[in-house]
Amino acid sequence: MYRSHTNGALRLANVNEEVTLAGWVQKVRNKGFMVWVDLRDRYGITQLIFDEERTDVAVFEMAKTLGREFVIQVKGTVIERQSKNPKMETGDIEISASELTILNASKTPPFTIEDDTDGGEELRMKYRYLDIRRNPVKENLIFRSKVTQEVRNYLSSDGFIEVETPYLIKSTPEGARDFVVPSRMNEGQFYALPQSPQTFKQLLMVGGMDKYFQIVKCFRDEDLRADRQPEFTQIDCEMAFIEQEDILNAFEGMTRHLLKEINGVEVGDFPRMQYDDAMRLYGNDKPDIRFGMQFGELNEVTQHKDFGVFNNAELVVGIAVPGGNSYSRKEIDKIIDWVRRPQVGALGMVYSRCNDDGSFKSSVDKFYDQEDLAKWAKVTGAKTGDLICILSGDTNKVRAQLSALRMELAERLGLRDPKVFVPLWVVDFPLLELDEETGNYHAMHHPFTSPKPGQLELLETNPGDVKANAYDLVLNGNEIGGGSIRIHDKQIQATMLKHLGFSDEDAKAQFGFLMDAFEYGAPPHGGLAFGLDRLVSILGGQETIRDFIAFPKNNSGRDVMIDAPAPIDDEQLTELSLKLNLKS
RNA sequence: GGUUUGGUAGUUCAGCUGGUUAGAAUACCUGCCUGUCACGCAGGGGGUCGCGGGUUCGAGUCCCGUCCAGACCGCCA
Repeated sequence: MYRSHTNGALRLANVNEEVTLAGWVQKVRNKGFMVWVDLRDRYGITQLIFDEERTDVAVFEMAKTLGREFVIQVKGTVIERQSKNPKMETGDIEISASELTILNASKTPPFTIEDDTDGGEELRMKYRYLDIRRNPVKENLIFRSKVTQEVRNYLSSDGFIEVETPYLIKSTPEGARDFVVPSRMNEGQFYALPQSPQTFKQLLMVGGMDKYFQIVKCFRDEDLRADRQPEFTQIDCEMAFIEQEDILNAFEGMTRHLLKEINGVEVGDFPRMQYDDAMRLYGNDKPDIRFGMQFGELNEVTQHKDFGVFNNAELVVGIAVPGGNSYSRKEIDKIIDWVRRPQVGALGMVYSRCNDDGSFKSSVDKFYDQEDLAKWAKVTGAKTGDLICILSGDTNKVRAQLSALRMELAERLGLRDPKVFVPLWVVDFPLLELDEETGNYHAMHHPFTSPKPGQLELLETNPGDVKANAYDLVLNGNEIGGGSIRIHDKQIQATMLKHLGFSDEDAKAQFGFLMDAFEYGAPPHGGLAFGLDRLVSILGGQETIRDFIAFPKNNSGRDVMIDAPAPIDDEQLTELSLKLNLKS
């Protein structure tokens, strides 16, 4: 038996008990006549004491040789501390040690194992196993475990069946790049790792599972971000004999359950917003509606003056920044610099101050009088003391730019409180999206998404206007889930694939198995998938998902701890019938 | 693929318009210390300034290239 108690367990009530503890040395405080050792494990810290009077000489001397992160085992007696530490849960007691065993020595770790570590990101990733000893990372992993537990509890008790789907599947040309796995037994052929179990969960519906879920790894070979990993986890769900309304209700329930159980937050009915409205009012398909600053479109009230920039713009749109009139000229110039950064890409910004006396002062006073500016304030909802920020240009670009500015300013104004949770359904997404480079339409969600009833004909005439039975769940400006009602009719699926540019031959080769299945009694079905990593990090009130993943990859998709990816040797290549054709 | 910020002691960083022997904090080591808990005190060791080239009497500092890391854009059905 390595231990009788964990290091978070003992209290005053245990005084005089003989105990055995084991753990890591957090800190040695050697006072000469006395040595204290903070012994740490997942459960807490307990102080050990070795001293000249009570401790055996050999044990006392050994205690002086302990270093940080040594793994030790100690036998001793629980005693009441002479000077207590109210900041520690175990601060009333300590262990007067009688025996000490060094189970494993440790090199001095490259960074401090403390909540506020001195270690930088890269170092922490290289020594992730040390990083995980730190409370913040450890707590995040425990937090994640709690979330997945609640998900399983909720969905299981609602009749969902957890089914595993394969990881070695077939590459498809649509969407993200696939990670690819060569097959030794099938020369020259490759598996692909799933970007999502999409087709399998649909086949489970054809198979009569009725309600399916899976907490499952998915893989996309695309560039990464703070909230994007090449392998990530989805809560993947599908239901049969349902309509969109049923799905929204089911997963609104699950999300509400999580917010309550995990965060102690009660949320009422989730508001719903049309995709078109989200784009018009927030310039974004995942608006953060914890705060206002809605867009006001100003084309009508800015035209017919001599200001060419606005006259020639497809869209002139502004937001009212609460209290923004307090910004100095210098601060406003900084905001203008910010929107002109290449990452945002605005050419400039027009602003109007809403003075306390009700007057306005704009950067384009040459062109617009007080009456004009009053209209701007009305359209953007600006109040006295606000600052109206206006961008103009191509509709799609300007919306993206102003949306970025809205989020940035809200962040600066402290309007994005991570403790406040406001969910939102965004519904009626377009079915297709125009690829501006190729001029082709591709599925906005995926090619199995069904169009809204009666809109199939529009596919021929105005493909960009077709709306889909597709929906996203947004939490605090982040897309945490998305899904759709699927096509379950072979003919419609074939038509859809044709519109997406698949030849009959390609469609059969890529998705023949799915369309075959649709010929054997496929029920109406649909579903939704949550991004678990992102969901967990938002519920945990943090921006980056990395600290909720035990062993994450860095920006370039590398695992710096195990140093992957790595070359394989020639023997392996030969076995796989592969030859490298390196670009550099 | 692009924009941008950074790379200096084990670690986190400072190092100005180029100018003696590159600093601080912390960590580490040694000694002292009769109740520590961010212990304290005294002392000590520790540097290929990412790498390569260039400018210069002289480069951590300026220029070019390159590698690595972070953030963002493109991309992510």
